[in-house]
Amino acid sequence: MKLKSDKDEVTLKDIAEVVGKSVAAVSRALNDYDDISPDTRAYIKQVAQEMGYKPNLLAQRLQKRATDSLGLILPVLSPRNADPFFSELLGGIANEATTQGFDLLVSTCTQGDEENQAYSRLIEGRRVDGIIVAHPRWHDTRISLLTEQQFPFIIVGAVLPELKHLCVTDDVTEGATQIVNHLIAQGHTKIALINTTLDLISSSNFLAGFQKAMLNAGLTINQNWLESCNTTPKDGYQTAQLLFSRVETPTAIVTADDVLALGVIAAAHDQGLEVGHDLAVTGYGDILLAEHSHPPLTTIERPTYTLGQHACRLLINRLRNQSLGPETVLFKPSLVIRQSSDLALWL
Amino acid sequence: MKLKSDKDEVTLKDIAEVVGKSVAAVSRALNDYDDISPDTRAYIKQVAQEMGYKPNLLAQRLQKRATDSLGLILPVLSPRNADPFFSELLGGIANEATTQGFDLLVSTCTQGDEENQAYSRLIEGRRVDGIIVAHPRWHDTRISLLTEQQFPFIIVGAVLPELKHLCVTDDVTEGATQIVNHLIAQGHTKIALINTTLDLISSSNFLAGFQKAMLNAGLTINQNWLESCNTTPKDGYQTAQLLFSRVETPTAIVTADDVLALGVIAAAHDQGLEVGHDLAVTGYGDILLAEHSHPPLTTIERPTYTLGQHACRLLINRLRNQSLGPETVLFKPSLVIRQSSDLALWL
DNA sequence: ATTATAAACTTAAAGGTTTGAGGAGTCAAA
DNA sequence: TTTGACTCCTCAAACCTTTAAGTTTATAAT
Repeated sequence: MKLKSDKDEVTLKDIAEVVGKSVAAVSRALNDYDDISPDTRAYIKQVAQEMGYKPNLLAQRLQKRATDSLGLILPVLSPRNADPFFSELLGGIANEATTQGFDLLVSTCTQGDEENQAYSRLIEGRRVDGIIVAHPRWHDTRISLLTEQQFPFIIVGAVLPELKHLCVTDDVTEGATQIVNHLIAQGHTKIALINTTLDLISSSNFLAGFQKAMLNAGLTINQNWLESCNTTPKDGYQTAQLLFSRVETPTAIVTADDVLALGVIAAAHDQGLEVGHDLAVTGYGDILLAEHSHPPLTTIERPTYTLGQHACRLLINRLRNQSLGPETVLFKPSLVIRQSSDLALWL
Repeated sequence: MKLKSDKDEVTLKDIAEVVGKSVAAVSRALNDYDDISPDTRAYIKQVAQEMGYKPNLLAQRLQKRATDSLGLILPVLSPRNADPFFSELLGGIANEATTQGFDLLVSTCTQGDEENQAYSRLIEGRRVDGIIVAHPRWHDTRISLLTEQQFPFIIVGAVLPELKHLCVTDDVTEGATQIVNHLIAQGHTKIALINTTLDLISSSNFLAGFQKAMLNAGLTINQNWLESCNTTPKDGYQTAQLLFSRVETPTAIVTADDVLALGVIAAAHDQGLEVGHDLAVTGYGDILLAEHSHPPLTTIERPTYTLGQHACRLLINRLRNQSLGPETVLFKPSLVIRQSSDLALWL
């Protein structure tokens, strides 16, 4: 026999009745106000503990007009699409959010109208206090919307040219340069690029890094060898086939994404090319499979999980302390050389 | 110039003042109660619209003592681990949740103590109305906890033996049987199995299907060829190496997961084996990369996205309508035959 | 003329917490 | 004896919405 049914939650009022004090006193005691005597405070805390009191978050949130939640909207190219970047980013964000006592609200949308609706839903419903925007684009309507509404947000995956926002990213330009320099050091001169879709700011960064390294080495960039596509194996496969159909073909293909690169490798195999020997292929991101593809993929290690953690932390800091100005965190990329681009490693 | 600053939200009270009615009348009008005259109702709705009224979700939720949120906790083996199954499942869940007006709250945890903490956090904080549990295990403490607390939940990825819970899954046993039958039809008799970790209920199901097909064909199961590991490429790689080191080696390796299978393929390559020719390898799940691995991977197509959708829908139905009893949804798997197991497809 | 009925509202409480303002009591200094 | 200060509380409003119960006014029935 229980005093309270399992379903009835203990409230401040219940505690107040037991200890014979006002609800306010109980609240203040539990929140460590110093205008409650130490004895009473200890007693109240003990009773609260014994009664199994858990504050009602909804009431607290209504009171302080904050949701203690962050929003993340995942872009969905197709139902079957599952970009490891987002899962890993999500991991970092979710972990940090929990640490900071925040909830993470995730929703999905396809690009286009649905995307703006998804953002409006979060903002207008005041479902979250801040939003994390991944992979910003040129003329990004999400960012316009958030800026217009003066809604707190942080960008992951590129630094906006205006420099007036919170941004966390790895240095994609630098990463691209490192990759290309590595290929040049391997003796390659005929280097192709398969970039991610050009609306992404990061794709421009990647291109910039690519160009910089090529020009620096005095190499010309063949416009027939510049392509871009979505980050799926299939797209990588098809775009590689396109390159193979050119009259002149490259000896190395630089890609801006690992998943895409795995598609390129598959295409090369089907073309009868031995990757790492006849053709060098590189990726970006160092997903788990990069190490265990055939051959293992040369790529740039991107601290995706850490990116998520930092983005989350920075955004929460911003929410807690209005005074902070724009801030940018840039992670240095590191090159991971594997057989797909290195003859010396090839047996 | 605006009447209200951007930051001040319009409340029922504001509308009430403008239309000269009580707050209750406004609330009732907006909620289509029929004890408000049609004229007034229309007028109030129009004013609300013009003033840009958006109901305060926190207040609504406090009022009706429900969060309109679902919880999903992602297991994290390592920061770098990103299981496509979960991303895809997440997609289906998130999509359906939004459709139904629910929010999806995601958090992460490593297995063990942290996991129970994560679930307690959701339950005790009443952060969500229901929880989706993926990949149930034997003696699953998550399920004990939820059952004890009488908290609504649904299980994805297996049907519990007790049959008293909501469950949505694909028929893993059937899938395993199909795979093995296919290999047997290809002439294989020396078939090894690399299962997922044995604490998962689905791994038992997979094993059951495997055994059934083997026994049915009169084949003996070699205990030296039964292994299990985590679903990462590295684990698959290492476990395959283990199999290759046996005195007698199989001609086919069945695995219970695509990602794991890709690791097996890499190991086979490094061993000098031509997958699809010298060795058949099969996976489970039909992730995007399965079609573009080298060689393309024979696998079972799992409707992961749909699994998520259905789980979400069923759980919400349960929350809305207490009367429903236990329910189980089982999806039939379908075999996708590719070069990794079929000589006829091999050139 | 009285009573019942219905329409169109309003009032007030409830949901649980936080917090500024204020009050009662004690003690000490002037 | 007043004044002030201090300690330890309580009151009541506020956050915003929903809803059970009640009120007013008009209309119809008896």
